[in-house]
Amino acid sequence: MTRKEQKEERRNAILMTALNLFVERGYYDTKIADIAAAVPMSTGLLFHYFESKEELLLELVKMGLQGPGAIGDVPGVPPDVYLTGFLKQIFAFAKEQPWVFNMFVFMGQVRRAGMPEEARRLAQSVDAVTPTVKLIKKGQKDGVFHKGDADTMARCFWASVQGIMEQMSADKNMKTPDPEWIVSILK
Amino acid sequence: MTRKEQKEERRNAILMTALNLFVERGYYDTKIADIAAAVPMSTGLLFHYFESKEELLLELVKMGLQGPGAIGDVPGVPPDVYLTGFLKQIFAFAKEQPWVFNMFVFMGQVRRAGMPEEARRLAQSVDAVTPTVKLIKKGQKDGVFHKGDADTMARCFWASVQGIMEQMSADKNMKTPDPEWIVSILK
DNA sequence: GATTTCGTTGAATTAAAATTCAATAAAGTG
DNA sequence: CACTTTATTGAATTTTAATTCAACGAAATC
Repeated sequence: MTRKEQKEERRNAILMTALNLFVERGYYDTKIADIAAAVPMSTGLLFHYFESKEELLLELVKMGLQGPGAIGDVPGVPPDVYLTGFLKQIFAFAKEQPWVFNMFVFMGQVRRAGMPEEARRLAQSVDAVTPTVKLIKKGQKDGVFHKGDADTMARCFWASVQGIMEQMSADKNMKTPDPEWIVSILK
Repeated sequence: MTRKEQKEERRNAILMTALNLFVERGYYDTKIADIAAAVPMSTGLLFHYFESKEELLLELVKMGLQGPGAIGDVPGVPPDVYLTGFLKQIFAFAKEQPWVFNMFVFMGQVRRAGMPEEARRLAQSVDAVTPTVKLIKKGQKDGVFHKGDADTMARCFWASVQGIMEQMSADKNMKTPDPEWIVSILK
């Protein structure tokens, strides 16, 4: 069984390496040879672990799909406090668990452009907007959030978060912003 | 002279077509053949107008460099009002002058990853952060903006704007957000 | 109207990168 | 220890898309 575990670990090493490179340089600028060299292993060997570059990408997207994507209403916690806490945690991951942070950034990138169509479709199958809309409406009823179309506000909020995380990811010496600033988009 | 003007116009048509496609699908997913077909013209002819795909990209970046990138302190106008106005204008462009809007989104994309190195360097040579930092400091002194590291706030603000514009660009049925929401990141 | 120059096309070429493959080493199994 | 299976490499092949090119029609020039 050590053999199988070994293989799993190697697969994982490849995935993590690829995730890093994809986030750093983008999918197309990352060559299979680059990933292999970074793992490190020979280019050919990588195909022993993954069918193709696209399968590798899809595998990453599937991992991302399972992540902590669950935004939800937690009874008793005010919506603004909840969202602030959520962001605080993600930002903390930037240092402690870079892969979680990278995955978050990565998923956002995949949803937009510049990746094979199938990956995009898959990534778009998670929906953070609907639950956020509910949360925003609740916040509006409670008076903690301002008036406005909750759907637009939700998209705007996440787009903003995505933009900021991409910035943090690209610009390593940017300090972590205060989650309150971002949540105040809704206040 | 009509000959030369004709050529200029054709060149411009190619640039605008490419800009659209680059923003929509990304640089690498946009094939020279796609651009040519969309103009429309034959693939070969495109090389009569541009040396290479990269030259075409660089040309677009150069255009973007000249755009309305000038963020500045306008005496008498409070910083928050100024930034709100700026955003209002950009959002208005989304409908009236889609190319201005696309260009804005495009420049942001180029600055990050997934494009040839030289394009990135060129795009990064514009600096919206420094003038914004000044504006933010002024706003802090006047008490219209909250406390905090002005540099981080500026990066955060623009990253947020970039994220929202990319979202609007990808998701055509998203309504235009209220510029006030975004500026409130700083309040 | 002859001649040169420019615009145009689509097929041929080239270049880059993904993918396959034959060969070998290492590890597991009896 | 023989034997089978898996890991590994680097070179050969294939694929894809950029780029070049030879040929031709149209516009400008003389």
